[in-house]
Amino acid sequence: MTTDKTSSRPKVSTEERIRAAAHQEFVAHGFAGARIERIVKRAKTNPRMIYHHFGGKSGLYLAVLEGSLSGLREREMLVDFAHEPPIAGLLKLFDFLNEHFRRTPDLVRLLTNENIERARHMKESQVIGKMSSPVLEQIGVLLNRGEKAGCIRPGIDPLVLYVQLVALTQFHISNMHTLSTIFAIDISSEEWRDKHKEATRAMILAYLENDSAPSNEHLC
Amino acid sequence: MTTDKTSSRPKVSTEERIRAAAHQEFVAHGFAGARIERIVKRAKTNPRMIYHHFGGKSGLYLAVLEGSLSGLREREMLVDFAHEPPIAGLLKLFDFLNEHFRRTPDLVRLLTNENIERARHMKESQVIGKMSSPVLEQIGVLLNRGEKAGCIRPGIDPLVLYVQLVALTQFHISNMHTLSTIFAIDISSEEWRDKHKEATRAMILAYLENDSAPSNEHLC
DNA sequence: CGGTTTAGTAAGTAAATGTTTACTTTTTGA
DNA sequence: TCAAAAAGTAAACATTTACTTACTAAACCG
Repeated sequence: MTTDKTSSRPKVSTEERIRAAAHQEFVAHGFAGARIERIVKRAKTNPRMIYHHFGGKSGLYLAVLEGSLSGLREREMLVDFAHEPPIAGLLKLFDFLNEHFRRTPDLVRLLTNENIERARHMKESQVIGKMSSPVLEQIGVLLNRGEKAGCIRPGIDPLVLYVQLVALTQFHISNMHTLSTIFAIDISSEEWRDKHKEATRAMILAYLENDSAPSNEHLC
Repeated sequence: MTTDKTSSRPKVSTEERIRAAAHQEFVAHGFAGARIERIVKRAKTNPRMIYHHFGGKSGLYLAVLEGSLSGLREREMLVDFAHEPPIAGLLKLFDFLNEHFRRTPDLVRLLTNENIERARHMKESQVIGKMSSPVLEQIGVLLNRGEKAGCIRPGIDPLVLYVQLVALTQFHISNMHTLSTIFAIDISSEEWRDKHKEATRAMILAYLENDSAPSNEHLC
Protein backbone atom coordinates (compact mmCIF):
# COMPACT_ATOMS: atom_id res chain seq x y z
CA MET A 1 0.00 0.00 0.00
CA THR A 2 2.70 2.42 0.90
CA THR A 3 5.15 1.00 -1.59
CA ASP A 4 5.99 1.81 -5.17
CA LYS A 5 5.44 -0.90 -7.74
CA THR A 6 9.15 -1.49 -8.15
CA SER A 7 10.49 -0.82 -4.66
CA SER A 8 9.81 -1.35 -1.00
CA ARG A 9 10.38 2.35 -0.19
CA PRO A 10 7.40 4.59 0.50
CA LYS A 11 5.81 6.30 -2.48
CA VAL A 12 6.60 9.78 -1.26
CA SER A 13 10.28 10.16 -0.52
CA THR A 14 11.40 10.91 3.00
CA GLU A 15 12.85 14.16 1.74
CA GLU A 16 9.46 15.28 0.46
CA ARG A 17 7.67 14.20 3.61
CA ILE A 18 10.14 16.17 5.69
CA ARG A 19 9.71 19.19 3.48
CA ALA A 20 5.94 19.07 3.77
CA ALA A 21 5.98 18.53 7.53
CA ALA A 22 8.51 21.32 8.01
CA HIS A 23 6.39 23.64 5.89
CA GLN A 24 3.47 23.10 8.24
CA GLU A 25 5.63 23.47 11.32
CA PHE A 26 7.39 26.67 10.26
CA VAL A 27 4.11 28.21 9.12
CA ALA A 28 2.51 27.34 12.43
CA HIS A 29 5.30 28.41 14.80
CA GLY A 30 7.95 30.38 12.95
CA PHE A 31 11.61 29.40 12.98
CA ALA A 32 12.36 29.82 16.67
CA GLY A 33 9.11 28.20 17.72
CA ALA A 34 9.41 25.24 15.35
CA ARG A 35 10.46 21.92 16.84
CA ILE A 36 12.52 19.27 15.08
CA GLU A 37 10.74 16.59 17.09
CA ARG A 38 7.31 17.59 15.79
CA ILE A 39 8.59 17.67 12.22
CA VAL A 40 10.09 14.18 12.32
CA LYS A 41 7.01 12.81 14.02
CA ARG A 42 4.73 14.20 11.33
CA ALA A 43 7.07 13.07 8.56
CA LYS A 44 7.33 9.64 10.18
CA THR A 45 11.10 9.67 10.21
CA ASN A 46 13.90 10.67 12.58
CA PRO A 47 16.16 13.69 13.18
CA ARG A 48 19.05 12.09 11.38
CA MET A 49 17.28 12.43 8.03
CA ILE A 50 16.85 16.19 8.38
CA TYR A 51 20.58 16.56 8.70
CA HIS A 52 21.12 14.07 5.91
CA HIS A 53 18.91 15.87 3.41
CA PHE A 54 18.95 19.51 4.52
CA GLY A 55 21.98 19.96 6.72
CA GLY A 56 19.99 21.13 9.73
CA LYS A 57 17.08 23.21 10.93
CA SER A 58 18.24 26.34 9.12
CA GLY A 59 18.77 24.54 5.84
CA LEU A 60 15.34 23.02 6.08
CA TYR A 61 13.75 26.37 6.84
CA LEU A 62 15.48 27.95 3.87
CA ALA A 63 14.28 25.17 1.57
CA VAL A 64 10.71 25.77 2.70
CA LEU A 65 10.98 29.53 2.29
CA GLU A 66 12.53 29.27 -1.17
CA GLY A 67 9.81 26.89 -2.24
CA SER A 68 7.01 29.21 -1.16
CA LEU A 69 8.55 32.29 -2.72
CA SER A 70 9.23 30.61 -6.03
CA GLY A 71 5.60 29.55 -5.99
CA LEU A 72 4.55 33.20 -5.93
CA ARG A 73 6.97 34.10 -8.70
CA GLU A 74 5.75 31.27 -10.89
CA ARG A 75 2.15 32.32 -10.49
CA GLU A 76 3.03 35.92 -11.17
CA MET A 77 4.51 34.85 -14.49
CA LEU A 78 1.34 33.05 -15.47
CA VAL A 79 -0.76 36.20 -15.28
CA ASP A 80 -0.48 38.57 -18.17
CA PHE A 81 -0.96 42.20 -17.19
CA ALA A 82 1.07 43.95 -19.81
CA HIS A 83 -1.35 43.32 -22.66
CA GLU A 84 -4.25 44.94 -20.82
CA PRO A 85 -5.15 48.63 -20.91
CA PRO A 86 -3.05 50.38 -18.22
CA ILE A 87 -5.62 50.88 -15.48
CA ALA A 88 -7.34 47.57 -16.13
CA GLY A 89 -3.97 45.82 -16.04
CA LEU A 90 -3.00 47.34 -12.72
CA LEU A 91 -6.36 46.47 -11.21
CA LYS A 92 -5.88 42.95 -12.50
CA LEU A 93 -2.58 42.85 -10.66
CA PHE A 94 -4.33 44.00 -7.51
CA ASP A 95 -6.95 41.29 -7.91
CA PHE A 96 -4.24 38.71 -8.43
CA LEU A 97 -2.28 39.72 -5.33
CA ASN A 98 -5.42 39.91 -3.22
CA GLU A 99 -6.50 36.48 -4.34
CA HIS A 100 -3.04 34.97 -3.97
CA PHE A 101 -2.51 36.13 -0.40
CA ARG A 102 -6.03 35.20 0.55
CA ARG A 103 -5.45 31.70 -0.77
CA THR A 104 -1.88 31.34 0.43
CA PRO A 105 -1.71 32.55 4.03
CA ASP A 106 1.22 30.19 4.51
CA LEU A 107 3.48 32.42 2.44
CA VAL A 108 2.35 35.46 4.41
CA ARG A 109 3.24 33.79 7.68
CA LEU A 110 6.65 32.70 6.44
CA LEU A 111 7.41 36.24 5.30
CA THR A 112 6.16 37.66 8.58
CA ASN A 113 8.41 35.33 10.50
CA GLU A 114 11.32 36.13 8.24
CA ASN A 115 10.97 39.78 9.22
CA ILE A 116 11.02 38.88 12.90
CA GLU A 117 14.35 37.22 12.12
CA ARG A 118 15.47 40.31 10.19
CA ALA A 119 15.65 38.30 6.95
CA ARG A 120 18.79 36.54 8.14
CA HIS A 121 17.86 33.29 6.43
CA MET A 122 16.69 34.92 3.24
CA LYS A 123 19.97 36.77 2.98
CA GLU A 124 21.81 33.46 2.98
CA SER A 125 19.83 32.17 0.02
CA GLN A 126 21.57 31.77 -3.30
CA VAL A 127 18.23 31.51 -5.07
CA ILE A 128 15.93 34.21 -3.75
CA GLY A 129 18.12 37.12 -4.79
CA LYS A 130 18.10 35.90 -8.36
CA MET A 131 14.37 35.49 -8.75
CA SER A 132 13.51 39.18 -8.70
CA SER A 133 9.91 39.94 -9.35
CA PRO A 134 9.02 40.16 -13.04
CA VAL A 135 6.01 42.19 -12.00
CA LEU A 136 7.98 45.35 -11.33
CA GLU A 137 8.89 45.78 -14.98
CA GLN A 138 5.33 45.16 -16.05
CA ILE A 139 4.08 47.78 -13.63
CA GLY A 140 6.59 50.22 -15.09
CA VAL A 141 5.39 49.52 -18.61
CA LEU A 142 1.73 50.01 -17.69
CA LEU A 143 2.42 53.22 -15.79
CA ASN A 144 4.37 54.61 -18.71
CA ARG A 145 1.72 53.76 -21.25
CA GLY A 146 -1.04 55.18 -19.08
CA GLU A 147 0.88 58.29 -18.28
CA LYS A 148 1.59 59.02 -21.93
CA ALA A 149 -2.03 58.37 -22.84
CA GLY A 150 -3.03 60.81 -20.12
CA CYS A 151 -5.26 58.47 -18.17
CA ILE A 152 -2.87 57.70 -15.31
CA ARG A 153 -1.60 60.15 -12.71
CA PRO A 154 1.98 61.09 -13.61
CA GLY A 155 4.98 60.48 -11.40
CA ILE A 156 4.04 57.15 -9.82
CA ASP A 157 7.04 55.03 -8.84
CA PRO A 158 6.60 51.33 -9.74
CA LEU A 159 8.21 49.96 -6.57
CA VAL A 160 6.30 52.33 -4.29
CA LEU A 161 3.07 51.29 -5.98
CA TYR A 162 3.95 47.62 -5.66
CA VAL A 163 4.68 48.01 -1.95
CA GLN A 164 1.37 49.82 -1.50
CA LEU A 165 -0.48 47.07 -3.33
CA VAL A 166 1.13 44.34 -1.25
CA ALA A 167 0.47 46.31 1.94
CA LEU A 168 -3.21 46.64 1.10
CA THR A 169 -3.56 42.98 0.15
CA GLN A 170 -1.35 41.40 2.79
CA PHE A 171 -1.56 43.42 5.99
CA HIS A 172 -5.06 42.45 7.02
CA ILE A 173 -4.08 38.81 6.59
CA SER A 174 -0.75 38.88 8.40
CA ASN A 175 -2.30 40.93 11.20
CA MET A 176 -5.60 39.11 11.24
CA HIS A 177 -5.24 37.82 14.79
CA THR A 178 -4.37 41.05 16.55
CA LEU A 179 -6.88 43.06 14.53
CA SER A 180 -9.66 40.57 15.22
CA THR A 181 -8.80 40.52 18.92
CA ILE A 182 -8.51 44.27 19.38
CA PHE A 183 -11.65 45.17 17.45
CA ALA A 184 -13.63 42.11 18.49
CA ILE A 185 -14.65 41.13 14.97
CA ASP A 186 -13.72 38.25 12.68
CA ILE A 187 -11.58 39.90 10.08
CA SER A 188 -10.97 36.59 8.32
CA SER A 189 -14.61 36.15 7.34
CA GLU A 190 -15.49 36.16 3.67
CA GLU A 191 -17.89 39.06 4.12
CA TRP A 192 -15.31 41.28 5.75
CA ARG A 193 -12.68 40.45 3.14
CA ASP A 194 -15.08 41.14 0.31
CA LYS A 195 -15.99 44.50 1.80
CA HIS A 196 -12.32 45.32 2.33
CA LYS A 197 -11.47 44.27 -1.19
CA GLU A 198 -14.06 46.47 -2.83
CA ALA A 199 -13.06 49.50 -0.77
CA THR A 200 -9.39 48.94 -1.51
CA ARG A 201 -10.00 48.47 -5.19
CA ALA A 202 -11.80 51.81 -5.24
CA MET A 203 -8.89 53.42 -3.40
CA ILE A 204 -6.35 52.21 -5.92
CA LEU A 205 -8.51 53.21 -8.86
CA ALA A 206 -9.02 56.71 -7.45
CA TYR A 207 -5.28 57.05 -7.01
CA LEU A 208 -4.32 55.84 -10.47
CA GLU A 209 -6.83 57.92 -12.41
CA ASN A 210 -5.56 61.20 -13.70
CA ASP A 211 -7.69 64.03 -12.38
CA SER A 212 -6.38 66.33 -15.06
CA ALA A 213 -8.37 69.06 -13.31
CA PRO A 214 -6.83 68.98 -9.86
CA SER A 215 -9.06 70.22 -7.06
CA ASN A 216 -7.58 73.59 -6.09
CA GLU A 217 -8.35 72.92 -2.44
CA HIS A 218 -10.50 70.35 -0.61
CA LEU A 219 -14.11 71.46 -0.45
CA CYS A 220 -14.13 70.95 3.31
CA MET B 1 26.27 56.59 43.13
CA THR B 2 23.79 53.89 42.33
CA THR B 3 21.81 54.43 45.50
CA ASP B 4 18.80 56.50 46.38
CA LYS B 5 19.21 59.21 49.00
CA THR B 6 17.36 57.17 51.59
CA SER B 7 18.23 53.63 50.64
CA SER B 8 20.98 51.37 49.44
CA ARG B 9 18.80 49.95 46.65
CA PRO B 10 19.43 50.96 43.03
CA LYS B 11 17.62 54.06 41.80
CA VAL B 12 15.69 52.22 39.14
CA SER B 13 13.79 49.31 40.63
CA THR B 14 14.61 45.80 39.57
CA GLU B 15 11.10 45.46 38.24
CA GLU B 16 11.60 48.41 35.90
CA ARG B 17 15.02 47.20 34.78
CA ILE B 18 13.55 43.80 33.99
CA ARG B 19 10.70 45.39 32.08
CA ALA B 20 13.06 47.52 30.02
CA ALA B 21 15.43 44.64 29.31
CA ALA B 22 12.55 42.35 28.38
CA HIS B 23 11.15 44.99 26.06
CA GLN B 24 14.42 45.04 24.14
CA GLU B 25 14.67 41.27 24.10
CA PHE B 26 11.11 40.59 22.93
CA VAL B 27 11.38 43.30 20.29
CA ALA B 28 14.63 41.83 19.06
CA HIS B 29 13.71 38.15 19.02
CA GLY B 30 9.97 37.68 19.54
CA PHE B 31 8.53 35.53 22.28
CA ALA B 32 9.89 32.14 21.23
CA GLY B 33 13.31 33.55 20.38
CA ALA B 34 13.67 35.60 23.55
CA ARG B 35 15.94 34.23 26.26
CA ILE B 36 15.45 34.65 29.99
CA GLU B 37 19.20 34.52 30.45
CA ARG B 38 19.79 37.53 28.20
CA ILE B 39 17.05 39.49 29.94
CA VAL B 40 18.42 38.97 33.44
CA LYS B 41 21.94 39.71 32.27
CA ARG B 42 20.89 43.03 30.77
CA ALA B 43 18.76 43.88 33.81
CA LYS B 44 21.64 42.92 36.09
CA THR B 45 19.53 40.56 38.13
CA ASN B 46 18.62 36.87 38.15
CA PRO B 47 15.81 34.62 36.88
CA ARG B 48 14.17 34.43 40.27
CA MET B 49 13.13 38.08 40.07
CA ILE B 50 11.22 37.57 36.83
CA TYR B 51 9.08 34.99 38.53
CA HIS B 52 8.80 37.17 41.60
CA HIS B 53 7.55 40.24 39.75
CA PHE B 54 5.88 38.87 36.62
CA GLY B 55 5.13 35.22 37.27
CA GLY B 56 7.17 33.95 34.35
CA LYS B 57 8.19 34.54 30.76
CA SER B 58 4.60 34.81 29.52
CA GLY B 59 3.59 37.28 32.19
CA LEU B 60 6.60 39.41 31.42
CA TYR B 61 5.84 39.36 27.72
CA LEU B 62 2.26 40.39 28.35
CA ALA B 63 3.38 43.29 30.56
CA VAL B 64 5.65 44.54 27.78
CA LEU B 65 2.94 44.18 25.13
CA GLU B 66 0.32 45.95 27.25
CA GLY B 67 2.73 48.79 27.93
CA SER B 68 3.48 49.36 24.26
CA LEU B 69 -0.15 49.23 23.20
CA SER B 70 -1.34 51.59 25.89
CA GLY B 71 1.42 53.94 24.70
CA LEU B 72 -0.21 54.08 21.28
CA ARG B 73 -3.67 54.61 22.76
CA GLU B 74 -2.44 57.43 24.97
CA ARG B 75 -0.82 59.20 22.06
CA GLU B 76 -3.91 58.74 19.93
CA MET B 77 -5.91 60.52 22.61
CA LEU B 78 -3.55 63.48 22.58
CA VAL B 79 -4.19 64.22 18.93
CA ASP B 80 -7.41 66.00 18.13
CA PHE B 81 -8.80 65.09 14.71
CA ALA B 82 -12.48 65.65 15.29
CA HIS B 83 -12.27 69.43 15.31
CA GLU B 84 -10.61 69.58 11.90
CA PRO B 85 -12.43 69.76 8.57
CA PRO B 86 -13.20 66.15 7.53
CA ILE B 87 -10.56 65.56 4.89
CA ALA B 88 -7.90 67.53 6.73
CA GLY B 89 -8.69 65.60 9.90
CA LEU B 90 -8.35 62.21 8.23
CA LEU B 91 -5.09 63.23 6.60
CA LYS B 92 -3.90 64.39 10.01
CA LEU B 93 -4.71 60.93 11.33
CA PHE B 94 -2.68 59.42 8.49
CA ASP B 95 0.24 61.69 9.28
CA PHE B 96 0.02 60.75 12.94
CA LEU B 97 -0.01 57.00 12.28
CA ASN B 98 2.79 57.27 9.75
CA GLU B 99 4.91 59.22 12.19
CA HIS B 100 4.08 57.01 15.13
CA PHE B 101 5.02 53.76 13.43
CA ARG B 102 8.11 55.31 11.94
CA ARG B 103 9.22 56.43 15.38
CA THR B 104 8.07 53.33 17.25
CA PRO B 105 9.20 50.30 15.28
CA ASP B 106 9.26 48.41 18.57
CA LEU B 107 5.49 48.33 18.72
CA VAL B 108 5.33 47.13 15.14
CA ARG B 109 7.64 44.25 15.92
CA LEU B 110 5.70 43.23 19.01
CA LEU B 111 2.48 43.21 17.05
CA THR B 112 4.10 41.25 14.24
CA ASN B 113 5.33 38.66 16.69
CA GLU B 114 1.95 38.51 18.37
CA ASN B 115 0.45 37.52 15.04
CA ILE B 116 3.01 34.76 14.65
CA GLU B 117 1.71 33.50 17.98
CA ARG B 118 -1.89 33.92 16.78
CA ALA B 119 -2.52 36.58 19.44
CA ARG B 120 -2.57 33.96 22.16
CA HIS B 121 -0.98 36.27 24.72
CA MET B 122 -3.08 39.27 23.79
CA LYS B 123 -6.22 37.19 24.22
CA GLU B 124 -5.21 36.47 27.81
CA SER B 125 -4.89 40.14 28.62
CA GLN B 126 -7.46 41.69 30.92
CA VAL B 127 -6.39 45.16 29.85
CA ILE B 128 -6.04 45.21 26.08
CA GLY B 129 -9.63 44.30 25.34
CA LYS B 130 -10.86 47.24 27.36
CA MET B 131 -8.72 49.90 25.75
CA SER B 132 -10.47 49.94 22.40
CA SER B 133 -9.26 52.57 20.03
CA PRO B 134 -10.93 55.97 20.51
CA VAL B 135 -9.89 56.76 16.97
CA LEU B 136 -12.59 54.63 15.38
CA GLU B 137 -15.37 56.87 16.65
CA GLN B 138 -13.54 59.96 15.53
CA ILE B 139 -13.13 58.52 12.05
CA GLY B 140 -16.84 57.81 11.98
CA VAL B 141 -17.67 61.38 12.93
CA LEU B 142 -15.40 62.84 10.28
CA LEU B 143 -16.71 60.53 7.57
CA ASN B 144 -20.29 61.43 8.46
CA ARG B 145 -19.65 65.14 8.45
CA GLY B 146 -17.76 64.98 5.17
CA GLU B 147 -20.33 62.77 3.55
CA LYS B 148 -23.18 65.08 4.47
CA ALA B 149 -21.23 68.11 3.27
CA GLY B 150 -20.69 66.31 0.00
CA CYS B 151 -16.90 66.44 0.00
CA ILE B 152 -16.23 62.84 1.04
CA ARG B 153 -17.04 59.73 -0.96
CA PRO B 154 -20.12 58.11 0.54
CA GLY B 155 -20.24 54.63 1.99
CA ILE B 156 -16.79 54.40 3.58
CA ASP B 157 -16.65 52.05 6.58
CA PRO B 158 -14.61 53.48 9.48
CA LEU B 159 -12.93 50.21 10.46
CA VAL B 160 -12.08 49.31 6.86
CA LEU B 161 -10.53 52.75 6.43
CA TYR B 162 -8.58 52.42 9.66
CA VAL B 163 -7.19 49.03 8.62
CA GLN B 164 -6.20 50.50 5.26
CA LEU B 165 -4.46 53.40 6.94
CA VAL B 166 -2.56 51.14 9.30
CA ALA B 167 -1.65 48.82 6.43
CA LEU B 168 -0.22 51.70 4.42
CA THR B 169 1.71 53.11 7.35
CA GLN B 170 2.89 49.90 9.00
CA PHE B 171 3.48 47.30 6.32
CA HIS B 172 6.63 48.77 4.83
CA ILE B 173 8.08 48.96 8.33
CA SER B 174 7.15 45.50 9.54
CA ASN B 175 8.31 44.01 6.24
CA MET B 176 11.31 46.24 5.83
CA HIS B 177 13.85 43.43 5.94
CA THR B 178 12.33 41.11 3.36
CA LEU B 179 11.41 43.98 1.05
CA SER B 180 14.89 45.45 1.25
CA THR B 181 16.46 42.06 0.62
CA ILE B 182 14.26 41.05 -2.28
CA PHE B 183 14.42 44.38 -4.11
CA ALA B 184 18.00 45.18 -3.13
CA ILE B 185 17.26 48.65 -1.84
CA ASP B 186 17.23 50.24 1.60
CA ILE B 187 13.57 50.71 2.31
CA SER B 188 14.31 52.13 5.76
CA SER B 189 16.10 55.19 4.39
CA GLU B 190 14.57 58.59 5.04
CA GLU B 191 14.40 59.34 1.33
CA TRP B 192 12.46 56.22 0.53
CA ARG B 193 10.06 56.72 3.40
CA ASP B 194 9.43 60.32 2.43
CA LYS B 195 8.71 59.30 -1.15
CA HIS B 196 6.42 56.53 0.07
CA LYS B 197 4.65 58.87 2.45
CA GLU B 198 3.85 61.47 -0.21
CA ALA B 199 2.57 58.88 -2.64
CA THR B 200 0.44 57.24 0.03
CA ARG B 201 -0.95 60.55 1.20
CA ALA B 202 -2.03 61.27 -2.37
CA MET B 203 -3.64 57.85 -2.60
CA ILE B 204 -5.73 58.40 0.50
CA LEU B 205 -6.72 61.89 -0.54
CA ALA B 206 -7.81 60.66 -3.97
CA TYR B 207 -9.89 57.97 -2.33
CA LEU B 208 -11.59 60.22 0.20
CA GLU B 209 -12.53 63.02 -2.19
CA ASN B 210 -15.98 62.81 -3.65
CA ASP B 211 -15.79 62.74 -7.42
CA SER B 212 -19.42 63.77 -7.69
CA ALA B 213 -19.02 63.27 -11.44
CA PRO B 214 -17.94 59.63 -11.55
CA SER B 215 -15.91 58.63 -14.59
CA ASN B 216 -18.29 56.55 -16.68
CA GLU B 217 -15.43 54.27 -17.72
CA HIS B 218 -11.63 54.49 -17.45
CA LEU B 219 -10.18 56.44 -20.35
CA CYS B 220 -7.78 53.59 -21.13
C1' DC C 1 26.99 -10.31 -9.25
C1' DG C 2 29.47 -7.30 -6.05
C1' DG C 3 31.05 -3.25 -4.41
C1' DT C 4 29.88 1.50 -3.61
C1' DT C 5 26.82 4.99 -2.78
C1' DT C 6 22.57 6.55 -0.97
C1' DA C 7 18.67 6.18 2.29
C1' DG C 8 17.20 4.95 6.68
C1' DT C 9 16.90 3.52 11.95
C1' DA C 10 17.65 3.61 16.92
C1' DA C 11 19.68 5.42 20.59
C1' DG C 12 22.20 8.82 22.81
C1' DT C 13 24.71 13.37 24.05
C1' DA C 14 25.94 17.79 25.43
C1' DA C 15 24.22 22.14 25.85
C1' DA C 16 20.51 25.32 26.57
C1' DT C 17 16.40 26.86 28.87
C1' DG C 18 12.44 27.94 31.72
C1' DT C 19 11.66 27.31 36.43
C1' DT C 20 12.27 26.45 41.46
C1' DT C 21 14.38 25.75 46.05
C1' DA C 22 16.77 27.40 49.91
C1' DC C 23 18.58 31.18 51.85
C1' DT C 24 20.00 36.31 52.86
C1' DT C 25 19.26 41.21 52.98
C1' DT C 26 16.50 45.23 53.12
C1' DT C 27 12.35 47.74 53.97
C1' DT C 28 8.23 48.69 56.48
C1' DG C 29 4.93 49.66 60.02
C1' DA C 30 2.88 48.93 64.72
C1' DT D 1 12.70 48.32 68.21
C1' DC D 2 11.60 44.30 66.09
C1' DA D 3 9.00 41.06 63.69
C1' DA D 4 6.96 40.35 59.34
C1' DA D 5 6.85 41.24 54.59
C1' DA D 6 9.11 42.37 50.45
C1' DA D 7 13.22 42.31 47.53
C1' DG D 8 17.14 39.97 46.18
C1' DT D 9 21.02 36.17 45.48
C1' DA D 10 23.13 31.78 44.28
C1' DA D 11 22.78 27.45 42.83
C1' DA D 12 20.68 23.70 40.96
C1' DC D 13 16.70 20.93 38.66
C1' DA D 14 14.08 18.77 35.32
C1' DT D 15 13.13 19.08 30.61
C1' DT D 16 13.64 20.22 26.19
C1' DT D 17 16.26 20.68 22.04
C1' DA D 18 19.24 20.60 18.19
C1' DC D 19 22.31 17.56 16.69
C1' DT D 20 25.50 13.00 16.31
C1' DT D 21 27.32 8.38 16.48
C1' DA D 22 27.10 3.72 15.20
C1' DC D 23 24.89 0.72 12.58
C1' DT D 24 21.62 -1.50 8.89
C1' DA D 25 19.04 -1.83 4.56
C1' DA D 26 18.20 -0.64 -0.01
C1' DA D 27 19.40 1.16 -4.56
C1' DC D 28 22.54 1.83 -8.13
C1' DC D 29 25.74 0.47 -11.71
C1' DG D 30 30.12 -1.42 -13.87
